[in-house]
Amino acid sequence: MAPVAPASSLALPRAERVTLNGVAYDGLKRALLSGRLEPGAVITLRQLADELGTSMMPVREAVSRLAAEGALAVQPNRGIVVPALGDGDAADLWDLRIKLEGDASARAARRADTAGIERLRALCRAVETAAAAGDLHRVLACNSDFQFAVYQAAQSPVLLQLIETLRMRSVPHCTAAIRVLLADRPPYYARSWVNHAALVEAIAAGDAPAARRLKQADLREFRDFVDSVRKQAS
Amino acid sequence: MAPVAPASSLALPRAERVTLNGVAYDGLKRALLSGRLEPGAVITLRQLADELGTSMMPVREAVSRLAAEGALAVQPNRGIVVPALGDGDAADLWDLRIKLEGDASARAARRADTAGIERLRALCRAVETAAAAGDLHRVLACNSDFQFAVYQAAQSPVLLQLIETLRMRSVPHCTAAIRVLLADRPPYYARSWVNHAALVEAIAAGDAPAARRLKQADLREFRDFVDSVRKQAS
DNA sequence: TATAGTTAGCTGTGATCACAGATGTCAACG
DNA sequence: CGTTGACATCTGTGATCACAGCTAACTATA
Repeated sequence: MAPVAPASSLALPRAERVTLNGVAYDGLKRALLSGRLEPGAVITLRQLADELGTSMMPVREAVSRLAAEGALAVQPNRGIVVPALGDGDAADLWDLRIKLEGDASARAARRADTAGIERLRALCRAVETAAAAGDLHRVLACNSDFQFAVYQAAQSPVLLQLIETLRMRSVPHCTAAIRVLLADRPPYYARSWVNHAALVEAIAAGDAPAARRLKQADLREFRDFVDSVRKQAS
Repeated sequence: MAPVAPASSLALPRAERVTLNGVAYDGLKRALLSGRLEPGAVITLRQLADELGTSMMPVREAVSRLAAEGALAVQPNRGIVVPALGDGDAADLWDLRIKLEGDASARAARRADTAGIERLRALCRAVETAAAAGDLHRVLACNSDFQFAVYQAAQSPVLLQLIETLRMRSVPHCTAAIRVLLADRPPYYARSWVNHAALVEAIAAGDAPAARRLKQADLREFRDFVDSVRKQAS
């Protein structure tokens, strides 16, 4: 027993050690989720290791982890590649994303606390101001943050992890369409930002069915846009 | 160009190289899915490496992969542990399992081919004969094979992978209850096998809603059994 | 005897080296 | 000129070694 009472119990946050392995994993994960890696892009363990300034070892484990989740594919003696999705896999991914991200939105409406809702409102405003300024790159970044904030508000780590896994596989499949979005600025997509505001209000009001419906409609619209761009390109 | 036509195109199955890394991964995965590893069990990289007769390296990557999926947890200098689920995570896992495994069952009813249905019937009979013989260990093994055969019949690799991930985290949480099942043989669980037959018939008939309903009822029953055993133990 | 300080033995993490296999280049041969 | 062969190069895979950190047992002290 300590002779004195623990100094206000301190509540120190676990002091989690940073590991190069984890740094490499997070970096690759962010690159995938933000659309910086396109399907077919080949990368190399040694190249990534040089980029991080470490040896090949931490990168290996990070790549192995991503490969286990299907986000990357290692080809025995030919490098690491971001897998291109077949039509079947792409459809499956969209179906599951629509289902699970809809679930997460509905769940957020049921379980979000006031801090989470405030955070959502702030991120929603950030998206709107970026859109007003015409900075589409920042719109996309804030938009991604906003969406994950919704899923975090659902307070289900398991569900959040599944959504991240699905997105890591799905986002590269959408990069070509996003590039078209940045270049041509089709008029339809401006509506998406007002959809976000409606989603936030549904969550704040605790209206789970509306939150699910709004998120799923948004996702289906985006899916159709991606598919139309891909069809046009082929 | 080859001087002769490719001999009936061969369709060689990619000649996939076996890698010690993959062997270790599959072994650990099977151990988790079959319930041979319980929460709190600590294992060691060197111990696993000795068991496989290899160096520590392949085991490291396999463990990293499982850790990325949440099936194992590495503690910096204290070994690898099968994580014990908190109440919240356990409830989340059950909800997602009920949802996704129900989806997969419904999808199997829609997309199963005759070969898949025949395989399901055979595995269902295998469960019944094992149950008639009183060999509960074999019942559990055949039961697991049967369930995964259903999910494979859904013909969605993405969905199958998600279900495997969820199960790897969920099964260790159920081992204590399964041990009770093997020892006490409570009467209720005999009904589960006839439920299986009904599920197969629903799939064969293409009745997706019925397939979903049967699978979800089965899972909820099992969840309640596991929870009752855990509550009784504490 | 009880407690604090120390040390020895584990652990995972990271680096470095060695190796088999696939690829693409280039020269020699038809 | 077209084809085939060998070779240099680069890939991931696996092994071995070195190291920092945490545990737990042990010892010396009050």
